[in-house]
Amino acid sequence: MKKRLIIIDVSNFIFRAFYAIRTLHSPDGTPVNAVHGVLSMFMKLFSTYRPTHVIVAKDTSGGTFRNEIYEDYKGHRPPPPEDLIPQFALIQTLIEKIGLSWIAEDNYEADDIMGAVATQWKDDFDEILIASGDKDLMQFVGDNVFILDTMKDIKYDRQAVFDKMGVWPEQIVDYLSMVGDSSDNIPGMKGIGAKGAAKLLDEHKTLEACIEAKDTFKGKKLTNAFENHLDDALLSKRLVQIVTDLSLGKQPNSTEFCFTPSDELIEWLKSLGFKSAIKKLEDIRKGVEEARLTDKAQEWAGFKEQSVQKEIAVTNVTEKNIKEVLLQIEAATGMAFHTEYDSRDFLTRDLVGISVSIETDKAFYFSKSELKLSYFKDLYEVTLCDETKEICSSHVKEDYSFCKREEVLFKAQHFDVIQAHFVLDAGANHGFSNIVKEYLDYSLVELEKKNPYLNEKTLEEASAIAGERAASIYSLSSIFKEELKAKDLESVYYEMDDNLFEILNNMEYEGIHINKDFFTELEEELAGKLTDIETEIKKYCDGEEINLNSPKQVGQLLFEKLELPVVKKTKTGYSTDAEVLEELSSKDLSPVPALILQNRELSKLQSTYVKALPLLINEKTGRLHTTFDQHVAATGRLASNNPNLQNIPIRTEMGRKIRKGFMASPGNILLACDYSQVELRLLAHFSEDETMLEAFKTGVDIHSQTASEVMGIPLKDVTSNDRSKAKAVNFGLMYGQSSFGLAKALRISRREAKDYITNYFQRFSSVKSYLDSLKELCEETGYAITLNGRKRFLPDIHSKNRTVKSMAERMAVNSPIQGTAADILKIAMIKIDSEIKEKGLKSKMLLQVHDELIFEIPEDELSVMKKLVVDGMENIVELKVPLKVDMGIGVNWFDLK
DNA sequence: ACGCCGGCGTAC
DNA sequence: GACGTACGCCGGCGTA
Repeated sequence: MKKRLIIIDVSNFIFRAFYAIRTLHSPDGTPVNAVHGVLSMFMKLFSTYRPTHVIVAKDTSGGTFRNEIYEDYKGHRPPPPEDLIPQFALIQTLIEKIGLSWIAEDNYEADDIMGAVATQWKDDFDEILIASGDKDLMQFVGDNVFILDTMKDIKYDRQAVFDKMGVWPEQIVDYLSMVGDSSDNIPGMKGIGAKGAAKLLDEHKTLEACIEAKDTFKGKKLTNAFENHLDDALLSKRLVQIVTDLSLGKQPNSTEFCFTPSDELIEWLKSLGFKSAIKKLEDIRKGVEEARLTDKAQEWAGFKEQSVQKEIAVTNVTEKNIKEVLLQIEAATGMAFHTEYDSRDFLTRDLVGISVSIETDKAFYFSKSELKLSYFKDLYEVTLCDETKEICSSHVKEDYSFCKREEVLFKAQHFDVIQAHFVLDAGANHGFSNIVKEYLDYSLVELEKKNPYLNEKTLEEASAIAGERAASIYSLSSIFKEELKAKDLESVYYEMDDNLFEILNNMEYEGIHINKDFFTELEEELAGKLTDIETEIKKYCDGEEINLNSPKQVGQLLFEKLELPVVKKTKTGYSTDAEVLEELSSKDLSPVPALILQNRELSKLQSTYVKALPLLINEKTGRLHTTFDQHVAATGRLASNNPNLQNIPIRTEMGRKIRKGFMASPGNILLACDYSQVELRLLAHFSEDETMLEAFKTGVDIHSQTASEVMGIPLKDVTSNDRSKAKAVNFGLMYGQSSFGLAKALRISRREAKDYITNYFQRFSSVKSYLDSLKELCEETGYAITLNGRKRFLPDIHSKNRTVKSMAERMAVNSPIQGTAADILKIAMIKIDSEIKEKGLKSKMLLQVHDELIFEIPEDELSVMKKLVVDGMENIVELKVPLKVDMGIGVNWFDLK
């Protein structure tokens, strides 16, 4: 039997695990995310590479000889995050309970241990794999020594090292001495980068040879580097050089390893609250026992031969087994139910197949082309149509859409795993494949982005793909339900989001009537104006062509040809944004900036709205159907796309015109109701600021009131300029704006802006303390929370990086306000929808724009709907201020009065 | 040809 | 670095 040793860089594992997994706590509240991550990394490593021997290399807790050489060595590294500290000891326990050998040596780093093992034991093993992300260790790669990048599943041999780094393993030390390594604070030679070093080493082979040949070097940077930074290179070399002759105190054979999870290990993991990992371990244990029984233990290195991931058994449903399968499904109360279509058009697409899972790692696949329609009806009867059943899905809203079109009554309970994942951690990536990988450690078959449908696949492929999805949904649903309970997020999921799927589908399905001719006319009008502006601008181009949509070309015109002063820069060149153009145009140096501004406004309208919207009108309905997403905006807001109907222009006169094209269909009228100043009202409610509360109770204009208070002038003397400044302060507050930001927004000095803010907080001191308390609360709990208990985890609040932390602080301030507003409107939508149903009205909810709802109403329902909607929105939650709703009606979205 | 990213601009 | 949440257009550039 071949002997394969894996050397594990456990510190490297710990940090990666800690940052990869957001939050996880044991029942007693100890953070255990890194423990969980390290355990699954171990399991994956052992199952993929099947080692016969394993050694864990640990860093010493004290300093090392490198600090004596160079006190700044790793000097810029912050201490480990607070949540990680208790986990070091837990991971040591984990290592011991798994039965892994480990080595730590005073005064040396894990790198040295790994280097020493790889060098000294090279001949004791057929193969040595070093599992670490550290580039430094690439110097040991040789005939039977390899580096494993476990994140990317890459095994580096000599050639791979060369391809990645541009130098061979024996040149790595010299290479790093020249390039440096920012993660370890190794200086390297200033002026020499990755490419330069690789080139030099290719030519001269070693650093010493480079030094010898330095007089022949050309180029300022290079000669300067070898003139002035040689010491840095030599110091770096001493730091990078790994010690390989330290005494290891262990024999190669003592690291022998066969992974048979002990009861003790499993008990211990249970006490930490682990579940899915335990299941996997138990499977492993079973596998090992089976292997022993079949007397194949010799072939085992702890794991099965090649199966890297578990198998999901998919049964293709046929005429023959359908009766039996339906009986099984009928007997199940909870199940995963997954539909696959052949396109995204909700009205014309065909079903390709349905997969159902009623037990772990197993699924049925019902192919549309293989089975008679009546069997599908039978399937619906025992699934969607049965109110005693629970359907777990990855897209409940689409399931509603499907049922609506097929006239199937969706009466079952439902559970959406994507939405649940969103509620559990709004900021995470909610891609289904990602979630499956993270929670089930299973890699789904990826579909092409361009054509993610199964209609062109073979039956085998389709059933495998749909089957593994249903099986994954099945496993995820139980994990997420428990986690919702554990994190006290059940009511957020069940009372808000889960109730909204049907409503959102109905809104999408309904669409909104569009006056296509209006858009055609507007397009021509805009095209004319754009041509005029372009002609005018071209007068300043010396006859050269220019694409005004290219910021690069506009920059060249303004700052090179016309030699206007550069106001600010972007990563790639001159900035030409509206702020810059306004600044330039106010200086009266050239008419061009103002013309570009005009062009920008109109071309934006033309391309994003006037041209784009008519193309999205559905052929069958003649209406525009947006899609609302509930799992995109981290605060809990909805997001609209395809098209986005939440950013239709209103601010400028020309832009606002676009709204004339959105109409009520004949015999109907549009009703729009929006909350007046919800977010500021929420700020007043949360902060309990008396002045603000009073203003909202008496109904005085809040911005004028603010101006009066902050500037110390009577309300009647507040000018519109004063008011708009106060308005900017009010809004800025809720976004955590700084004096710098306010100054920029108001084009006033920073000093002035600071005074405004100081005065504001003096006058509204409870607002100040409320906003501060939000940051503190987030520091303590790790999340921001809305009135209704929606949480947004913000681990960056503990970051040592000031910029990153400040960003998290602003989110901590904004999320409860924006999120509560979003929650309130969601709840109002649910209530209003149920009242419309209850009263049997024909009015339809069409759109939601964050603080506004738009309905299409038969004229005879107008008075009842006005009352129903306004009451529904205003009396949805008891606050210390009244919620006020403004209302407008009209035949189009422009004329709402 | 296609996909990704940066710059920019629209909404609340 | 500096104002939160989104979507989407276009040009430009890298890769197929």
